[in-house]
Amino acid sequence: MTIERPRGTRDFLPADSFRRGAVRKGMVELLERWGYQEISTPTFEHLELFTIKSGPSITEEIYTFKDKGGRDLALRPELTAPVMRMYVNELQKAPKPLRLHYFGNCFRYERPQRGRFREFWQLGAELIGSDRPDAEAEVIALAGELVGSAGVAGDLHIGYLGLIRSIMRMIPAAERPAVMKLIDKKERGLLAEKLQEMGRDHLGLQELLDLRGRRALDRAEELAEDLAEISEDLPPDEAAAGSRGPSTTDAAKDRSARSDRAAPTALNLPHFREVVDLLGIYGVEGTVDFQIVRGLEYYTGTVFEIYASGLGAQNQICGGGTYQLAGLLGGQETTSTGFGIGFDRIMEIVAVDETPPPPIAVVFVPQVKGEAVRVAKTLRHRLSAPVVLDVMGRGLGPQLKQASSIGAGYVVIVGPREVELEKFTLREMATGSQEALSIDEIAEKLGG
RNA sequence: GCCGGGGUAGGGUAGUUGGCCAUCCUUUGGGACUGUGGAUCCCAUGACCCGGGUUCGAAUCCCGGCUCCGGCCCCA
Repeated sequence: MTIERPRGTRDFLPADSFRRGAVRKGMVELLERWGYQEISTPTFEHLELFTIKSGPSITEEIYTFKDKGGRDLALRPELTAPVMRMYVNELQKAPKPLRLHYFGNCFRYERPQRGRFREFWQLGAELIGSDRPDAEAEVIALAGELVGSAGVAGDLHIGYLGLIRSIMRMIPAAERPAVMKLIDKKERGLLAEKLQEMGRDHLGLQELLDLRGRRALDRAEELAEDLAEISEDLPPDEAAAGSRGPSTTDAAKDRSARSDRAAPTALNLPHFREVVDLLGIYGVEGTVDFQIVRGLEYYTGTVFEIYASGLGAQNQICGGGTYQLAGLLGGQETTSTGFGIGFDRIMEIVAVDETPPPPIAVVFVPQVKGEAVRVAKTLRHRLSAPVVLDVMGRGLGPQLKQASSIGAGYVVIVGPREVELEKFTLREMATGSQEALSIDEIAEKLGG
């Protein structure tokens, strides 16, 4: 009996790790070039951090435990909350704006399926301290470039919650979670029925959801004006003050509970229009899409998602938006824009042709082992390629065989003759050609 | 939590009307070959997901569990 990996976790073999490292490195370089600085937070946090952000029912989907001191802790299920916790704890007085990026493993207790694991990696960035369109456009453009830099064709959708929330104020509070869910699920038929049932099918909601692209903004502005007129004869607090009614799921309960402390969402379409205009200047292609809802209430307006094909049911590779979370976590409120990228999903569709550099093997005749160790030491110091030495007690022939099977490009042969002459034999494995060179000449020839 | 399809050496597989030491390829270690690799040959290591049941006898049939793959729910 062997011990298996826990469900939903993965092992990464050398080739996997190399690919992941190469892709991550490319993304980090880009983030740094945009002025974002890397941070790290703990793998586990107080459970409360996540229940404050996402509601108590989140506990069912995360790994929680009590430590020996009786503290309720949780393996982080995402990184935005920890990053904002760090901000509140130690960076509130840092000069704004703050540009941060991060990469880390996260844990969720869910049924594994394609693109979904119990341990997964998230790469993301947060721009903290600005509520201006400039900040939002920068972050969205950055997300788009990151995905593109990995060679992934992403489909960027940008949404704005302001208008939809204004419409929601015209809908009885008890019905809002259900309506939002239908929007999110893109259940247009059911949504139409629901709105008719409530006598709210004149609000323009359905038309709004179908709007796409350039003209969407003009039409959205008209809808907003119509809405202002309608709202005069439909008291918005009609139902908001009333009882909430039975919610069907815990998630819905959380959602309606959280709406009490919803971030104020002013209906500010010119703001959103500027974000879209700036993105055009950044050269990032995206689709205006008012269907993007991203359930949580701490989002203040602009939200976005990036999808990719070839991933099966879990096709979202990036999600983000502008939010206010510092206040919830006990700090002074500030506005941030950020996103998270599902690194594992990127890895499933990315094409990486980079491979590790071929190693150089120092092969030797046993009686001059000491000299071989010295040669290897010198070469490791001078070259960036891996340099390996036999540790199996093999003879010269088997060592060459081994060098061949690990894909060595060159072999440096060290024997009594070479030691005598202070010239070692450099053998190119592909051709079998050999030449006698000093250690300096070898280092130089191999790119030292 | 739900639905469907799978689990035989490290990887890929044969074998299911129950029946002799579970097949082959590859990988790994050793040898032929203690100063020159890739070929070839020989030897060795290594598996029926776990637990019950039926049976004289189970990789094979039955039940339960675990797990992988795809989907649903959920998706911060």
